[in-house]
Amino acid sequence: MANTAKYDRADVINKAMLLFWEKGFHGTSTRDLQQTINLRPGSFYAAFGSKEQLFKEALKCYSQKSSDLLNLNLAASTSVLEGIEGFIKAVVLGQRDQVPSDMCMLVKTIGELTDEHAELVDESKALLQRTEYHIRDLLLKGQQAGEILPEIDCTALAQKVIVQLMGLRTYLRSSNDHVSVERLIAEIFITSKTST
Amino acid sequence: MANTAKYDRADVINKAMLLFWEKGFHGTSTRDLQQTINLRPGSFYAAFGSKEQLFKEALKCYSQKSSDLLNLNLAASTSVLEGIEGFIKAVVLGQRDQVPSDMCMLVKTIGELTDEHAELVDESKALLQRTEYHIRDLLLKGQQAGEILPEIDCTALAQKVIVQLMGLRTYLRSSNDHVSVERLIAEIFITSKTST
DNA sequence: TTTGTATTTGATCGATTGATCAAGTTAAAA
DNA sequence: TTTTAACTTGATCAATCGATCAAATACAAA
Repeated sequence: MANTAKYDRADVINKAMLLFWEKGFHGTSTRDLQQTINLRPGSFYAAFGSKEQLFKEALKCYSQKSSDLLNLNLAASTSVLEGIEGFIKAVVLGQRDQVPSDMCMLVKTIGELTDEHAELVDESKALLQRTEYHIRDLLLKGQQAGEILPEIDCTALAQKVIVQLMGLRTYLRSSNDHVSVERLIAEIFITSKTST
Repeated sequence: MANTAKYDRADVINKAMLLFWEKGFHGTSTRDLQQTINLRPGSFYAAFGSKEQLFKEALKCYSQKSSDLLNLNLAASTSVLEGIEGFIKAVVLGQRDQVPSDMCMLVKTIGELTDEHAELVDESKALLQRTEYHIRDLLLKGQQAGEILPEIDCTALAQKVIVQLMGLRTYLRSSNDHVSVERLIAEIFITSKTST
């Protein structure tokens, strides 16, 4: 052993994530990053190897935060469906000034990057799929609890939820029409809910 | 008068549009562009002024092509609803190898760029809104023709169509699941159609 | 054919990019 | 306290960025 790093790795990755989320991969320079996370080039490259590797860590960090938010909403709700709908509202409508972009960072990434950065695109796709499976499993649990009509295909419903999340966040960024988006969120589960 | 330009401006913009659509604004260098459209820097900047101005022309070109495709589908259909659904299928599922990206260029642009290029973001938003209004007017026409239930709010339905287009194209890029996407397209108008 | 001007060309500008590295600094282990 | 290896720092690298410009070229008008 010898000297020990002065920075908090998790904190640094979180700050980098916020900057990447706002400005995208190409729109963020390594100097931007180094200034934001307060690391000189030597420390930066010793810690992360390359801009691309740090971006990959940022993607994982983003997805983890999203998963945390889902779990938070589930814990605060009495039913699975209410929890998922709370999560959707929080992600699409909430925290407008605490977050650097309306749009999903994973969506922004698969939109921005090409095969030239296949590893980052594939990682984003994988994290999106994991979210879809997570929601599908929750919907199945809700269906077993009698919240969702038994004839509903929860795999298909989970896909619909992901499509809505992608579409609504993008639409809000484009139109800034919160009222309409709120109405469209309320419609998502309307035909799947059991009458209570 | 003197010398006359050797290139076809519309053709050049179209080629630039395809490259921008594939690689994004920051991912496309002026050298990429100049090689693709076969123009040396002098001609390039004389014709378009800047990378940003050419991108703006590319956005308009993209939107025009999209509008043309909608009109094509309307002309080939016996009803408005069938025309719009054909357009959605063509945009989301069709022409996979004739087009540089699954995703909408306007969506990619508002996702990639920030206030630093506000003019391009605003242009993309405006073109998206124009498309939404175009579809709303078509839906109203269809409603008057008895294709759509009279209690349906066509403004809201047009919003839903745009959200679905954004979401489904992004979802297809992420999952490559054509079968599920086709099913989700079929569901869009299911509760609005009159029974025929 | 000559003239005048718009266009084309390739070299080049200064700035910025992602990344490297040697020298200096720090703190745990001996 | 000394040693030693990890970390920090700032200068700097080659490559590429968007953009400019003077010289060469080409064509319509006279």
